[in-house]
Amino acid sequence: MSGEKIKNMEEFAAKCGVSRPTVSKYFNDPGSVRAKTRARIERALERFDYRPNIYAVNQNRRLTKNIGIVVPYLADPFFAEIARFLETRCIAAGFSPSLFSSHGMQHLENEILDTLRSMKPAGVLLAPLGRSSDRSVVEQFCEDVPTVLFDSNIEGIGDVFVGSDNPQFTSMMVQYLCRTGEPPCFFEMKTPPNPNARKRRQGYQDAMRQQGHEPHIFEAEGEGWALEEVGRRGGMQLLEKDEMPSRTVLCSNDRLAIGFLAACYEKGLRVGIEKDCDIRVAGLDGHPFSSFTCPPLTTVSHDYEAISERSAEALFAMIEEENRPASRQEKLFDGKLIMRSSA
Amino acid sequence: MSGEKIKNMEEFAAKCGVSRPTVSKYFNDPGSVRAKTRARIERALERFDYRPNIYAVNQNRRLTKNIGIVVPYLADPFFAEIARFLETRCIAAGFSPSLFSSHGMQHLENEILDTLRSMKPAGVLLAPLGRSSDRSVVEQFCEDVPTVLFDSNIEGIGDVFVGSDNPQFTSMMVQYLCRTGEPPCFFEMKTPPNPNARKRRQGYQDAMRQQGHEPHIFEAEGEGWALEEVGRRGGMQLLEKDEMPSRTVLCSNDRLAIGFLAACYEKGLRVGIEKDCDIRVAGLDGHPFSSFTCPPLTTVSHDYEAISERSAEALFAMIEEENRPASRQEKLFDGKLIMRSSA
DNA sequence: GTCAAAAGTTTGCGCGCGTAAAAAAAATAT
DNA sequence: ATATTTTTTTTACGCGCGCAAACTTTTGAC
Repeated sequence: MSGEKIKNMEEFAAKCGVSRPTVSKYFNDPGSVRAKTRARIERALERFDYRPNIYAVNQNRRLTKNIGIVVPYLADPFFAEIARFLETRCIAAGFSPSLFSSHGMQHLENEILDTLRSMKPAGVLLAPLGRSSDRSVVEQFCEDVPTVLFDSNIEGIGDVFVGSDNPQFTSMMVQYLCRTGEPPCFFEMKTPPNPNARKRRQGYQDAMRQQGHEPHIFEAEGEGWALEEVGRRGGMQLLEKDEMPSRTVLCSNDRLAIGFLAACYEKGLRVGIEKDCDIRVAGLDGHPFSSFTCPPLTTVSHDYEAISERSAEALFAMIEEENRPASRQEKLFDGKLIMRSSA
Repeated sequence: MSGEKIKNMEEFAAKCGVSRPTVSKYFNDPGSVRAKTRARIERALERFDYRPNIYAVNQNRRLTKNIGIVVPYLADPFFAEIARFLETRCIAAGFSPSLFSSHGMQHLENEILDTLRSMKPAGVLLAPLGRSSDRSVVEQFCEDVPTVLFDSNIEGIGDVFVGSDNPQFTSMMVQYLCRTGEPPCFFEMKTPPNPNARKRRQGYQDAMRQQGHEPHIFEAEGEGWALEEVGRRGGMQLLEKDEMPSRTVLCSNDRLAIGFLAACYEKGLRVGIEKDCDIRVAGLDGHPFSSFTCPPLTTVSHDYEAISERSAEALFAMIEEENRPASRQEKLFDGKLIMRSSA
């Protein structure tokens, strides 16, 4: 590596012994230049480590190679995990991902979309806030920029939606719980930040009735994304009232369940599937920490890899074809039942 | 909001009825134009919602308004939380933060620093991988770009380091554990990804000897950032051998402790400070989930806000003064003891 | 060796804005 | 009203590269 500093592509092209436009071609697609030329450039690249000015590049390209990744709440390991997958896929495909978190706030989501629009990205992978999204803003954005929605569906918005089949999640879990014990009651937030919650609740009700049982739903108070805390508080109230028709609780998601487990512990209840236990608790999501709770949490896990894989592929396809699908496409993945000792 | 699309600053300036350079001045500092002119521009801004092309802007500015935020592992809620603070501070100060995660991998950290360098950021807030960082790469980067290191210190690198006083953490916890029961043994990873671990271990040894006790250290096998799993596995081994000289365990960090708690549960041990418990377990970090473990985890918490606040302020100062501090500055914050029922 | 196709080069324009210098206009002071 | 300061406008150049058109060279097949 030489110490010399290369100012621009002109200078670098001179070092290579090729013309600037050829170097430009190389950076846009190394395969588009002859092998000998490529070798020359790459040898020079090792000696001088030059990188095209990203601002100059993006200013002139009709479409940048940027991809926006937006999640509603990055401090949730679930989204952190998905974001990691997506980032990796984008890089592998030769794009430059930019990661954003709305931190659960509408005005931040709006700002992010604004920033993103001005970045002229090739496409965007967006997990919207959902219930607290500004629908018209998201809608307008999706019209302007090729966008794949994931995790949270907003009906009619975006070209593609990729997510999990929430009714399948609850149905599978209800069946399992009934089969191995008693029918569960359902524990959820009264005003959940995520729209999947509604579908899970509906799925629970349907599954229960199908099995010939009466559904029972308990709603915890609380706003925002501090789901564990909401679960703990709500759990305490629920356990204190002691009017549960069933000693089996299906929580709307794992983070609520983690809070609920904390409440059970505080109340001195033994949680688990075994005979000598007081209560069974199950969650939904396959949260990264669900295997380290005490007891380990029985849950239905998202197919993280499939969701991120499919989201990325769908976006790449849209970008390559340079036009949006005629009709909105939805792809839902089944979850996998993970039986642990909590239920 | 008019439907008309503004192409560039020229057009927008025409709509305002002022010249383009004046509009440019406005965007660089709204206070630098006369009140009347500012009003004109802002009125037009409401009607046309124009935004300067970020690529064109950054190409010509000597220094961009971008700030890079790099963390070693975003799926760790600790870093997600810090990143959230930092992002907010940057935005409030008028900068554009870009968030990156090294995902625990050296080659990714190197790539990120490369990308960052080409973004010509005003400054960077960097929590390096630490033990697995490529020292020379990080060092070179810090020479090129104003950088504040946080969380993980790499001796002699960066203009400023902001972090926690690890010896104070362990010392405070050791004192507490001794005072309220028996002297703890120390549970850590044999090859921790984070350099803070070494200081904590040293702090443990010093504190124990100062209290007149012999330190006992147990090292769990395992590589990488799956700390809970390492803690669980190592915990199982430790508990099975049953050669612990003390029934009080201080874990090197909360994530290890969460894994250790899982191991205790699996072994049927009652964890807690109370008389009828089998074992006491404490952690270090104040992990966001530490209050939802069963039992809730006694720990020493980082002063998240102070660390992020100070990191951001230090960077902003460097940026404004346009020159680096003569000597490397270090600022360490004390942790806060959080007494819960696990120890 | 000839020739068409593929790859590379040259030339030159344009992107949208920062920025500097000089001139003009407006605000403030005298 | 005049002089002075501050603000704005005009003019002009440059940033680093994408991109297109026309031209030249190389490649590989016959």
